[in-house]
Amino acid sequence: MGPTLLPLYAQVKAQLIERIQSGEWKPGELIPNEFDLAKALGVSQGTVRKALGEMTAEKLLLRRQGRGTFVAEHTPESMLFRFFNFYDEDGVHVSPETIWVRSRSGAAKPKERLKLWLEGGERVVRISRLRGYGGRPFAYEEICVSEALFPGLADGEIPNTLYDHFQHNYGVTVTGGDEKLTAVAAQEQQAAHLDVEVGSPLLQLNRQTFSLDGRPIEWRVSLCALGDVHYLVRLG
Amino acid sequence: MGPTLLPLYAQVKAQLIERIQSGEWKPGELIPNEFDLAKALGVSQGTVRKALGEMTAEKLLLRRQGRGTFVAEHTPESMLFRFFNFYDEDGVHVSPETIWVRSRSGAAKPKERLKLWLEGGERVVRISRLRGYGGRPFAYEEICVSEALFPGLADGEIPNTLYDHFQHNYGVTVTGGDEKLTAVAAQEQQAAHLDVEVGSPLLQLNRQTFSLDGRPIEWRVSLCALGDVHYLVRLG
DNA sequence: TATCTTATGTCTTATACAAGACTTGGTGTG
DNA sequence: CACACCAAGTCTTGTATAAGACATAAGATA
Repeated sequence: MGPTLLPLYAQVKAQLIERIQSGEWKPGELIPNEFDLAKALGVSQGTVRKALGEMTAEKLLLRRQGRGTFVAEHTPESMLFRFFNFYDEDGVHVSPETIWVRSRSGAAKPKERLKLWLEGGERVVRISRLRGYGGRPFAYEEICVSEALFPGLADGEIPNTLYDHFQHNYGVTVTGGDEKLTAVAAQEQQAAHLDVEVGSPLLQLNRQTFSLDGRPIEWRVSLCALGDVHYLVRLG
Repeated sequence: MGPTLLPLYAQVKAQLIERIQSGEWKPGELIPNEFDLAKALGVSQGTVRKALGEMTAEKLLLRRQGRGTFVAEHTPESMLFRFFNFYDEDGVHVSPETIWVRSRSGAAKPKERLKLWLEGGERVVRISRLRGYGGRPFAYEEICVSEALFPGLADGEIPNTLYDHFQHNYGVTVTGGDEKLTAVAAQEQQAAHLDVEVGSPLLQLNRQTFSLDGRPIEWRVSLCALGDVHYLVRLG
C-alpha cells in the first residue's frame, strides 16, 4: 500500500486544470461532456461532476444547462467586476477609463524580485498609468510584471484592462490575489496627478495577483482619490 | 403542471435553517446524522448531504468526519477572523481590545431607520467605543442596532466582540454583510480620540450586517488610524 | 411560426466502501 | 485487584459508483 493519495475527484480536477493551463482547452471553448470525460478518465460521471463543480465555483469553468461546459473567458467587463471593487453612491459599479499610460522595461529591483519570485537578473515591465472616472482622475497606478512572462508587453499598446489581455495574448490566467488597503496622505507628485490638494486622504491599494499554478503574476500599487466612490467588501 | 419549485435539497436546506433560526438547534449542538434527517424529512441521504454541504460552505454548520454535524458557534476568535480584516506588516492578524465603550438607547433617526429597516417610532441602541491595538488607539466606532432585537443591550456590559454576544445572548446570528471603505481626513474630535494630527488620513469603514433571514442587524461606522496595519482583501 | 428531437447539465435516489473518532472489552502487568 | 494498554466494534462523515427522471437550449422539421 502506497501513501494516501488525493481523492479521485481532486486528481481529476488537477488533470482538468492542467489541460487548461497547457492550452489544450482555450478560454471560451466548449469542453467534453461529463460522460465523455468520465469514460476517458476511467472514473464515474459523479466524480467528474464533483471536479467540474469545484472548478465552476472557482470561476475556472462556466456551465450552462442544455449547452455544455466552457472554459471561463476573461473579458474587460468580467475582470472589472471581479477585481475592481469600486462603487458609486448609488451602488453602481465604477468603470474606469485610461487617461494616460506609459510602459518601460528594466532590471528588477530587490522588492520586485521578492514580490514576483524572480531569481535575480531577470527584467520586469513597469507600467504607470492614470485612470479616470466621470471625467476626473481617479487612480494613479504602478504595475510590475515579469518581462519573461510577458515578452513585448512594454513595446505594445497597453489596454485599459490587463487581465483579459494577459489571458488572450499570453495564455496567463489570473485566478486571484491579495489586496492590502491603507489610507495615506497625497504627496506632491501624486496630488498633481490626481488633481487634489497635497495631504488629501487617498486610498492606497497594494495588490499581488496569482495565476492558475499559484505563481505571482503582478505587483501593483494604486493610489485612489475616491470622491463619492467607495471600495466595497462583501463580508461572509 | 404547477410552477417549478425549489429543488428538493434547497427545500431541505431551508427547513434546516429554520430549525436553527427558531432555536430548536442551538449553536455548538450536535444535530442528527444524515440518515436520521433523511428518514425524518422523507428524502434520500444524498439530498440531505447536499443541503448540509451548502450550509457548511456558508459557515452555518461544522462537519467532522467520525463525529457528526454541529451548528456553527460564534466565538470571539472566529468572529474576529471572519469580520475583522486587519493584519500587521508581517501578515499577522490584528486582535483589537476595547479601550472604552459607551452605550445608550434613543429614538431612531431617519438614516438609522433606513439602514435597519425600521418602520418608525422604534428605538435603537447606539454604541460608541474606542478600540486599541499594541497599546495605541486604533479605531473609533459608532454602532447602531435595533433595541427591539436586543432588549437591555444598552444597560449591560458591552463585550469586545459583539457578534458572539448577539448569538449567545439574543439568538441572533450574523451571517454576512457589506463594508464600504473610504479614506478620510481626521476631524478634530476624531483626531483627539485616535491620538493623531487633525487632517491625518484615516480608513473609514461603513458596515451593514445581516442575519440568517436576510434582515439587517447592525449599522456601524469605524474610523481607523492604521499605523503599520492594513486592511486585507482576498481577491478571487 | 410552431413543434419535435436531441444533447447537455441538474436533481434525486440507491448502494458500497473508506476513514476518522469514540466506546468497549480484553489482556497483560504491576 | 487496579491500572495501562491494545484491539475490535460501531458510529459518523467522506468518497465513489450507477441509474434514471427532469429542465434547458439549440437545431431540425413540419
